Amino acid sequence: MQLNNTSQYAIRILSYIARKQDEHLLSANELSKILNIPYKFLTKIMTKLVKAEFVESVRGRDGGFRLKDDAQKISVDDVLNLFNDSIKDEQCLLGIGACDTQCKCAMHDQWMKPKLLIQKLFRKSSIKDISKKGSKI
Amino acid sequence: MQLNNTSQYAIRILSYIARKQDEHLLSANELSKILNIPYKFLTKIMTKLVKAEFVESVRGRDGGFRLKDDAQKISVDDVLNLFNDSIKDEQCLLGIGACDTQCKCAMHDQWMKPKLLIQKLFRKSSIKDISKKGSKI
DNA sequence: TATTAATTCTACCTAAAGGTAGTAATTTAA
DNA sequence: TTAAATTACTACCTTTAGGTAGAATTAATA
Repeated sequence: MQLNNTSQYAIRILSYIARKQDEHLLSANELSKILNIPYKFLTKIMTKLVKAEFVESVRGRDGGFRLKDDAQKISVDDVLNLFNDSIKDEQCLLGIGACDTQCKCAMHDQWMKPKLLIQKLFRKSSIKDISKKGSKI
Repeated sequence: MQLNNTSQYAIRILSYIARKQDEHLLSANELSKILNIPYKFLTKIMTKLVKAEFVESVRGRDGGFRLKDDAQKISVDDVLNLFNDSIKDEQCLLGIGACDTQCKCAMHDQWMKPKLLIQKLFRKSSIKDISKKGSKI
């Protein structure tokens, strides 16, 4: 019951870029070292973030990454979606197909409240919100 | 962001046994067919449930499984723990080691509320609670 | 223009989750 | 006492997540 490794990395990467990008472009090398993410795995994730247009890349010497849009416009949920890690509306805690009010699994009712809270949290939290200083990276 | 397959199966199995066990012992064959869980995988899970003393088994012809203790005494969280799928107190949403009030990840504060709700849900829900009729199995 | 520091691409490797196969052991009942 | 129905055990297979390697491409600058 937790986020997968890749989406954890992705959120931390975007959050760090949002925090630092006014100072300079962020290279894969810097991101890898500071965030303690294996370099080659990080570049793989960066490629996905570029293709999804969350970040844009500048190639060549002195290149690096920056956010494509305003950090306020990217939600945590957007990122989780890219890595198939978002909580879908029809998600059933016990994995028995689609749960709804008519036909529910044994934990449907109790699960609704935390599920909605989490969905809301992910949807309302922007990369900007979580990039504020003063927290671990 | 969801329970792993094995713990979903385990909860459904225990819940079904709790619902039916007064009628007869439940064989792996019946459980597999009704719950739509691959037979060989199910027997593997049953072995763990037996070793963890959630259920006891009767071998030989006409054998099967029944709960070892009162279904009220087994919580969903107990089951999740067996399959390393419970949410630990120190669990950090972004996977940066231990998060606490002194040294937090960027989502620590917002994550606390849903996390506590889920922990409470898992800890307070007994197998008996979720075995009541009228829901999908 | 050559060097260097960067991203990108393709392909592969490893570990863990999920699932399968075959056989041994146990018990009941015909 | 033997056949059938059951759980238990050991070993393996498959898929996916996580991670690595190496070479190609790009662009700044000396």
